[in-house]
Amino acid sequence: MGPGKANLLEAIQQKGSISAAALSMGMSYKRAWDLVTTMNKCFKQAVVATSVGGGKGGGAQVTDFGLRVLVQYRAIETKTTLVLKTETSDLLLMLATGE
Amino acid sequence: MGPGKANLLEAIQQKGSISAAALSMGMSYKRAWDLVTTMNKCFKQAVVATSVGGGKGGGAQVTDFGLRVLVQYRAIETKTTLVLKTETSDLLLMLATGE
DNA sequence: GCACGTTATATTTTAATAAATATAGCGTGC
DNA sequence: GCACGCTATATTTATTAAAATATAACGTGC
Repeated sequence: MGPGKANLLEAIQQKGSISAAALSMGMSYKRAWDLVTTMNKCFKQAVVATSVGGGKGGGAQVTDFGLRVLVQYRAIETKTTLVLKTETSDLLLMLATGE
Repeated sequence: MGPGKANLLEAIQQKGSISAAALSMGMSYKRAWDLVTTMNKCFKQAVVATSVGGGKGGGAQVTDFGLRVLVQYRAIETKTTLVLKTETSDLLLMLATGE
């Protein structure tokens, strides 16, 4: 789980399909699909539910469980980046790029 | 900068040469040397000083500056892993591996 | 001046990752 | 029943990263 997967989850939630989400992120459908299946495997429950066929060809939705995962991830992201920002200032001064 | 480079710095400090440090870490000399030059480039000052030739063929030492970088890195590492540990418990429960 | 162990660098192979392409299958609505 | 848009999967190709191999250069001590 990283920023890429989190963003993908949000895009799927917004677009209602894996392919539309992938397109909006400039990502190949296959890559998005791989990421989704990886997530569904890694977590106890599926984070994305897909349906095939039908009027609109099918689609994908973020499950309630997936939404909880996403919320948790964003919370952790916020807190850890905050800590990193405050703690790395000394080291950043030592980097050549920080001149 | 990551755990690998930090460990390498410590090994160099301990062994007095890049090759001995690499050997002790089960790493190729070239890889270790690449990591060292990368670090020396990235930081404002060199973190490792090398000498070629001489009685023992040469050697490498972690500079005072390098030591300061190492200390800072370890401090950040300790604090951030602590935060991560306390903050990820909810998400870990959602992973399939945590069953 | 030659042997030694190390740094320093280039070259080649191999492995892993990502990207691109192609195609099969599905179910609703018309 | 067939067209549509999407999921699902396989196959191939590029790109990138890592590993392995080879070799040059260096300076002290003997």
